[in-house]
Amino acid sequence: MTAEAAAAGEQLFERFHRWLRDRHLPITRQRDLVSRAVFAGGEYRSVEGVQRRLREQGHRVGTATVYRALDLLLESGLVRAHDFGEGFKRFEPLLSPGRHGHLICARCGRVTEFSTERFERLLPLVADEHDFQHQAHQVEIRGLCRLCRDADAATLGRAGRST
Amino acid sequence: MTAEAAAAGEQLFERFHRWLRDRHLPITRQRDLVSRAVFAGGEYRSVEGVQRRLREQGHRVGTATVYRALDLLLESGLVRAHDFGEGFKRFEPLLSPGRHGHLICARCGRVTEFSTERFERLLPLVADEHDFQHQAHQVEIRGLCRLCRDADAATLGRAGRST
DNA sequence: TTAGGTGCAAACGGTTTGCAATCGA
DNA sequence: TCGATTGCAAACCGTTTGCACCTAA
Repeated sequence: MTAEAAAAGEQLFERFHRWLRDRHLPITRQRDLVSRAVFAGGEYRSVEGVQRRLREQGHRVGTATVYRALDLLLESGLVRAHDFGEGFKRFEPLLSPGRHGHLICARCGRVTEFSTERFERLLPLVADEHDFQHQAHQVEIRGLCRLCRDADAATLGRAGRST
Repeated sequence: MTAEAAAAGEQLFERFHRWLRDRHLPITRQRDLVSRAVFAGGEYRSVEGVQRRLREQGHRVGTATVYRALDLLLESGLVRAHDFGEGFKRFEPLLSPGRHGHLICARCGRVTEFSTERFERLLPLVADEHDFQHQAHQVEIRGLCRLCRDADAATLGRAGRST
């Protein structure tokens, strides 16, 4: 799984290189670093998270530069932005666009992916019915993850009261 | 339709009153005004939009108070917050929670509702499969609305070039 | 050589907070 | 009366921008 994730990240990195080259945009040290940080699996990183990771690796990239590199990544379609209600955005590497949705725990904020295979046919159809040309979609479910539910149950058992 | 919308708004307003009373929270002039402004049909208002509407009606409510009233409305479950990528949030009156999704035009930002009836059974199931307790969900489709598509086509016809 | 990128610091804009005055129940 | 709310202004914080300097091609 880790090897797979690394390979996927590497593939995205190369696709980004190609995308830059195709439009004669300079390939800079900073763009390499930021894209690698975003493509490195494990989590959807925030701007601050990208900078933290790079700092840990001994690299220094200015905040504005991170934002500008992310703009390019978004434009290339290799990355998608999310607002999970934390007050900042997180960026998701997009191996295959729009193949999954997100389960978001209302209590702890943990985000889990789920397959949206069952919806992939339906959503473009819905767009069509409303005279929209479908480009992308996003499916989110909010609820309580197992851990938070268990924690709640424990609290209830002890105090006999919810709030 | 307008009469219906007004009736719906009135019902939400009364539900909010009851919700406040039930938890012994003061019913203030400001809470009445803000909730009515949000519940008034037609559009999903932003904080600034709420204030503008109230100002037009000759009322003055502080910004912080609008935010605090909206927090209560969200907590009551009668209102849902959206981030359509405009840099601020919009607030949607929730007559019946989670019965529709949103089509968002990638070009002009127009938001259209669509029925999510076809998904209502499926999504709680998906949550269950991932050990989540389903609370709510949100389905969004991004694409081009009819008008923007036509405008694009016209431009292409004239200039013969896309960007 | 040079168009474009970078980093800094200041500006921005939506949202939150501290606090004295005020209000609903 | 009294705890909660309000409004103002300042603080916050993620993001954007202006500009002098640097760098990929």
